[in-house]
Amino acid sequence: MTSVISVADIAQHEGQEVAVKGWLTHKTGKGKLLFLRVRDGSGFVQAVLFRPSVGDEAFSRAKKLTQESSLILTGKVKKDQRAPGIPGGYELDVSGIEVVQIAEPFPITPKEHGVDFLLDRRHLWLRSRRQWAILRIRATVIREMRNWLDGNGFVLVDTPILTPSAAEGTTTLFETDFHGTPAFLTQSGQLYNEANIFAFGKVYCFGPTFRAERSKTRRHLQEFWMLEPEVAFAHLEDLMEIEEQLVSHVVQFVLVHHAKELALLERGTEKLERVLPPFPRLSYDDAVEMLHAGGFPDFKWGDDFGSPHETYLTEQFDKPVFVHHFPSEAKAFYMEPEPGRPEVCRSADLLAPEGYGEIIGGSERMSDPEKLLAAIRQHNLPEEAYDWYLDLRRYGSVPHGGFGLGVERTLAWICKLPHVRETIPYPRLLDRFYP
RNA sequence: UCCUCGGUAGCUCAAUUGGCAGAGCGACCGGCUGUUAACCGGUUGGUUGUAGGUUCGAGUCCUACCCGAGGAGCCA
Repeated sequence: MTSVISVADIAQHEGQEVAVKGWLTHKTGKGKLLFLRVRDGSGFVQAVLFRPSVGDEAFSRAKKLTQESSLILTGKVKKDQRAPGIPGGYELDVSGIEVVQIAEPFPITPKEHGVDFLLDRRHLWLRSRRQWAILRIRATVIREMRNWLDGNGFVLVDTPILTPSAAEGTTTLFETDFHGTPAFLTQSGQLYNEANIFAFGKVYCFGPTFRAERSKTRRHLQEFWMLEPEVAFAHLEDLMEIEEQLVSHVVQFVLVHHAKELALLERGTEKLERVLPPFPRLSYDDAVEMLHAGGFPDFKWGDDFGSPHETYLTEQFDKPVFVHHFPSEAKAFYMEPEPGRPEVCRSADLLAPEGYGEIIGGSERMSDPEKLLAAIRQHNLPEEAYDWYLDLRRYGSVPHGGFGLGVERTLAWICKLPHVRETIPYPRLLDRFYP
């Protein structure tokens, strides 16, 4: 009996009679020759049928196959330079063909399509090679971020998705109903992470995050995935070291293990190869000076960077760059002010190069209960909702901090995609959440 | 919420000053022993986003609305 193989492992089966179970992505022929390209989930392979070899009956059955028809092919694995596919270089010399289903006409053809058309058919679009490559890299990025943290003493501590209040009062929340009480989908697990470090020292949470912003840009999703580490006894400098180690590990791992996918995406690797610690550190003050010198003379100290500013700054470096010590006014209430200079806070964003901008936002947190209470009052936040948060500063408070890494933005950069919508299987965009 | 652009065949697009609604691809039929988004010949293709208006005549001009894209603000 012939064994079923994964196309990814085809090189290990040269000369063997094997079976491949999958779907037809492409069919082309030349008289008595028929080329079938088949996807099995692990890769893409070309199968060749020669009419005199397989017989007229099997040959005409194969000729009737439509795009996305499901089938089981048996045949001998042959090495051939001309064979396209992933990994490629090997093809299946078909001896038998079992048709599982003849597919109805598939709407997504190998030709060009518009974004609207494709997003309406995201459930089918996922089958295309490009999406396959991106989402495999996504799986690796998520796994390796977690592997790195798990291997460096961090404990995964899950934080709730249904929450009673905002972490930061500013952004828009998705509201839902918790048995008669208003509840909100989480925008961050940070506040809970801050509680968890007192039990576990170094923690992280990883999960979906919801932002009901009326944002329509290439960098925004209504639902995205965020990795949020938080560390006890950590200062801003410690956080930046963790961030550059983590990001470098993930990028270098992808370069080694997903060369085929990056090539398929036509993502050049030279710039990614430079992503190694240390990353340059740029103070907000210096960043403002760079902007003034670089064509943004009107930029006012105290403003947050807009998209063109971020793009300009990242273009000045060939690696991700930290911008630290932002004005306190522009940042969230819980960030620790710089001692002796309270107008800036101990915060740092990590900006990805090539115009991708912010992929990480982080800070050292206020650890003093009096200062934190004053900040909550100054921001007109409901004191009672933060009572448990203030507790954390009453029972063994320590300097601590953490950051949030946006998975989709990181992926868009690594894959060099023009928009984050392709980095998540089912993107939730403004006014679009089908399918 | 604001600014800009767009909606024509299944898909991607064209249509000159307001004057016969077209092409490529797909699909279907036929041909070809090495195709890489094959190629060659043939067939098939339309409520021009919706509702009004101007006009002898509207895909084209006007009004309102619907849908989408890019950007701003805000953020990861």
